[in-house]
Amino acid sequence: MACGPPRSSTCCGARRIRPSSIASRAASEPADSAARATPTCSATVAAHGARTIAAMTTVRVRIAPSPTGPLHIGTARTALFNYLFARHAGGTFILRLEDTDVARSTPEFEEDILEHLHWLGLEWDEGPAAGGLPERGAFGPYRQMARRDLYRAAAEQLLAEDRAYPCYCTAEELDADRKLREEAKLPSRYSGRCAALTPDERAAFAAQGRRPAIRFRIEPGVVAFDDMVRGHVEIDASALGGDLVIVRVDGTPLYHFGVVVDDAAMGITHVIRGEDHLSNTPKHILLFRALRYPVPVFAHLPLILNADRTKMSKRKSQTAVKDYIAEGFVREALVNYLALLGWSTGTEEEILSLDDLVGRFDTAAIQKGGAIFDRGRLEWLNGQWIRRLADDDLASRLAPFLAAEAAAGRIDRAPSPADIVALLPMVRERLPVLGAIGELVGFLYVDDLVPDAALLVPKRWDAATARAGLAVALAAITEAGEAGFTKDDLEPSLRGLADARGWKAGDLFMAIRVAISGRTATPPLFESMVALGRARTLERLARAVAVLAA
RNA sequence: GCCCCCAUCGUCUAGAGGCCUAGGACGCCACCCUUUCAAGGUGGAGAUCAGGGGUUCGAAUCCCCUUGGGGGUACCA
Repeated sequence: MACGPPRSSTCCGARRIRPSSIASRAASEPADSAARATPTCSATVAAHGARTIAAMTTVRVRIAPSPTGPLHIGTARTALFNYLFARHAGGTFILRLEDTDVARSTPEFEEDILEHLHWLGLEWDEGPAAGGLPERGAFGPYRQMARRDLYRAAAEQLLAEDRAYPCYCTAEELDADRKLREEAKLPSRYSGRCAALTPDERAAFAAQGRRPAIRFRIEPGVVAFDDMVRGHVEIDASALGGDLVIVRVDGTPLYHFGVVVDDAAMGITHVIRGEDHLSNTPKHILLFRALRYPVPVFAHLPLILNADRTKMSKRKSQTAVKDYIAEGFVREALVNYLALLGWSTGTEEEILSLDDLVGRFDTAAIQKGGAIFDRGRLEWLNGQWIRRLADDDLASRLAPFLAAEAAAGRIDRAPSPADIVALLPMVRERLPVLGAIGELVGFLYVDDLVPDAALLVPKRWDAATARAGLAVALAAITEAGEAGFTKDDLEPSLRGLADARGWKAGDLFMAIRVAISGRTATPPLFESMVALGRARTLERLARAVAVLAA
């Protein structure tokens, strides 16, 4: 990450802050000072003066998914950006599971997330035990539910310093408060009912058997920070909704609390996440400060949007990575597409591998506005990547889709690996997704094919002509024998047949195409016939003649 | 409601005050290639840079306002 043009930012008035310089500040400065959260022009000096420090400070970033659903396209994109940032900087990419929503978290979702991040090639340097592999990293455990002691200690510290207090309000009371403020058209905010309870009052609640949640005191003031994507952001603490619950009655931490305790404990230097967290960032900064932790640098990524420009959701879009995999999108295309959603190289390159992306990644070029997920463009990229894969690689990726076709009964048998490789020249350019393979070549692997009589008759022909055409083709192929049954012999022979009778070759070919495949759109005809085999080709031609005779 | 963020072809984007008559890609249309379908090639339509004010000799680019959109506002993450 060199200083200076073309893509590095300036300091004062710049919307982008050099990540490495801030990294050194965040990681090396002791807690406290408001200046830490609001780097100003003095950062220029720090930035240049601290280059050696910045160079020595290892970037540590994380992806912190919540196992409350399968891996989401948005989570994958955030993971990718963190991965690219870490790898580009020679830093560490960490995976942490935020499983404190006990009601919605499941081991199955956890597995889905891990498996598919791995599938995308986003290997983490530190993370939980998974898939039979042991936990990696010196900052574990990497599951929040296994880190409860840390949250408890942090909460106790805040309690002891009166930065937080026990709150005995019930859900009903809170709901009633909320409703009241809503009706009065007031901004929602905690009433502060428990903020100034005396020890006696607390004891009284406890005696009633009421157990408290813990609330963090939001002190008045303006919280400011310099976002790597958005520049300087200021939010008045009065807009934060009042004192914040950080620990539930059941003792589990809430997101805003766990994320801060863990990011600090894990030495996270840069928090790269979706823009949906931007408004909550002041809460995190206030907690970092109250706990005397260094504040990391933030980068809020633009959201991925549904077609109607709302935040991409399961309701309106296909969001599970596994569903894209099931359709036959390849990892290279998904990674390539996701990287270019909200970021660009500044060049006209479009086809980029994960390694290419690592080399070119630069947070200064991250887009600020949200981006609609464009499936058409993804498909185009997928086709590009499919065309670039090596034969064996593509064949082995295709195999499961063919096996699935067989399992579903759409074909009677799946081709061997060698057969699939042989198919490649005629299918490679016809696959927007791997899952299209069944439609494309399925006719080669069905035993009983009866073509539709109407399809057998080309537009310019009538049924009698079609029948005659197929019959002469059948005769010619029979006569040519096994030796003449090659792509190069078949074409001139059949073309000659058509010419001799004054038919358009294309019409004859179409009739044959439908006869052998049942379809009007197929891979190239003569290659298809060879793939089908002479015996079955003849059999199907005979069958078609019979169909037209009926 | 309140707070925050955002704004260049339908979509993803290039653009760092003169290289902009706004470039590329996807999609769309036409033509070429061609046995169908693709792929590929060539060309085309498509953005008064959301609108209005400034600043400047000069603004897509800087500032302000308006409008529009989005996000946040939980004992969800």
